[in-house]
Amino acid sequence: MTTISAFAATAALVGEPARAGMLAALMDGRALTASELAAVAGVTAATASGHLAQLTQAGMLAVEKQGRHRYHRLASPQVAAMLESLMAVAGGLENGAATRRPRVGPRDAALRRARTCYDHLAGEIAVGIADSLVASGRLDLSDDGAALTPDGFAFLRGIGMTLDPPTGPARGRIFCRPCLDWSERRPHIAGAVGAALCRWCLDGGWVRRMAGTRALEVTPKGVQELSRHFGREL
Amino acid sequence: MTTISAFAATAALVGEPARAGMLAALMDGRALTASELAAVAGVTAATASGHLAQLTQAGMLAVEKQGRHRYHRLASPQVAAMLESLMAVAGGLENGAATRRPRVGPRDAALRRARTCYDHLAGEIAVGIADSLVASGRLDLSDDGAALTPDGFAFLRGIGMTLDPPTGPARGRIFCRPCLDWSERRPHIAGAVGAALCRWCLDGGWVRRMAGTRALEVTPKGVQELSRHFGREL
DNA sequence: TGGATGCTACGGCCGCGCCCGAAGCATTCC
DNA sequence: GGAATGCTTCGGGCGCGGCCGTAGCATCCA
Repeated sequence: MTTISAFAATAALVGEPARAGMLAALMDGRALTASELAAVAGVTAATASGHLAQLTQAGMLAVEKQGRHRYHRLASPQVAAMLESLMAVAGGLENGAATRRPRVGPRDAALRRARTCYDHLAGEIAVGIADSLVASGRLDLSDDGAALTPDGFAFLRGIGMTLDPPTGPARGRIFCRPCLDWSERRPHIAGAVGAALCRWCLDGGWVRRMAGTRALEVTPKGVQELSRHFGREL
Repeated sequence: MTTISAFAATAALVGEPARAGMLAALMDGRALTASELAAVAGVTAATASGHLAQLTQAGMLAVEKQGRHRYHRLASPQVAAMLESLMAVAGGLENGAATRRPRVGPRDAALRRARTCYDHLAGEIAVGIADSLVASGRLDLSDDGAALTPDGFAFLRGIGMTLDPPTGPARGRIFCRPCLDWSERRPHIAGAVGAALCRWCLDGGWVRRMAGTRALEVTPKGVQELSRHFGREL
């Protein structure tokens, strides 16, 4: 059956350390040049070029040429979601029974604290925000789905977030997607609401991207603002 | 970074034709013996045994030994969701711009019509049911999430489906998960509601599993019942 | 108790695909 | 114009990992 070979080919494309490294690096949602990706993957430009061609041809990456640079980014949220679910399964194993304690370097600590996950937030911070919204009746959350209550919608708008009103048949609610946090093993908020939340944090200067990693740094102002809106346990 | 290598290893495990074939076969949610899996993958028992050991060790499969047989099944809905998202991405490419028409064998036609997708229904039938529920205001559906309305909950119970009442903070609604149908390229219903729907169809005898494939056959009685409840375009 | 059958462990073969260096094209800067 | 930078294509080397046959261990059926 032809569909199975496409299935295997897709997974194989991701299951190669160099390519996996590139894809993981692109999971922060930004576009990177071929040379930057070569560096993160630890291969030469020649090798990276081949890998990037394959990923692009397979429709996982989109390329934009700008001068003598070529910027590569994930082709769609769908691809990001696929990578995310792979990470969740991979993370599950690692924390599983038989395996040894995960490495705990300083960089890993920052990653567990706060990071981007494609277009939304992840890590302790993100899980904490979701918990706070659930506790105050502003978010409904289950394994299968999540939605802002009308209350939650008003609240997030009130603190300055840009959110489109709910459209279509889902009147009164605005759906978002739960995303299993691979370090916390509990869901945080993804989808349109998650993306808006992330933009709000970055635009307001509550968090800042750290160089060379997906980790985020929470600014002093951010600590203040976030604990004001979402409770002090952040 | 250690988490990247786990990520790549997980994908690599899936990205090998024989293992991919086994996993795809298990996507119908049932448990199969090692020999059956060897057959579907087209390898000898010895080879299959090695693959199955790897998948089990990685936590993707759960094994249950019964007499001299060993039954293998997907370890969790999370693993199924991961495979599903890979299929969605793989399917997207295949229907993509540059590629040639997908193979249209008789078996593929049956698969497109109706099949199981882990624990729920997929194919034209499943997409049609979802459309019908949305049109009658019984289901809210978006890219980010889905939920039965109170109306929809009552309706499905009314036609004999077994559904747990909504729990937790999501009062009045019961979440389900949208799942992108790889043949129709539109969402159908997954999650707890999808599983209940699938059980209802099987238990009532509206659909029947076909031997050696994930395809489902709609019985004459099923045609009648389904079009009565969900409209004649099914 | 002997002989099926289902599955697993071991050894050796072989091929796919990753990797790099070098050379070639495009673009930008001086 | 020439030189530097970013990226791609080509050819050849080599190692990892899948495959099978055989042998060995469990389990079930006479």
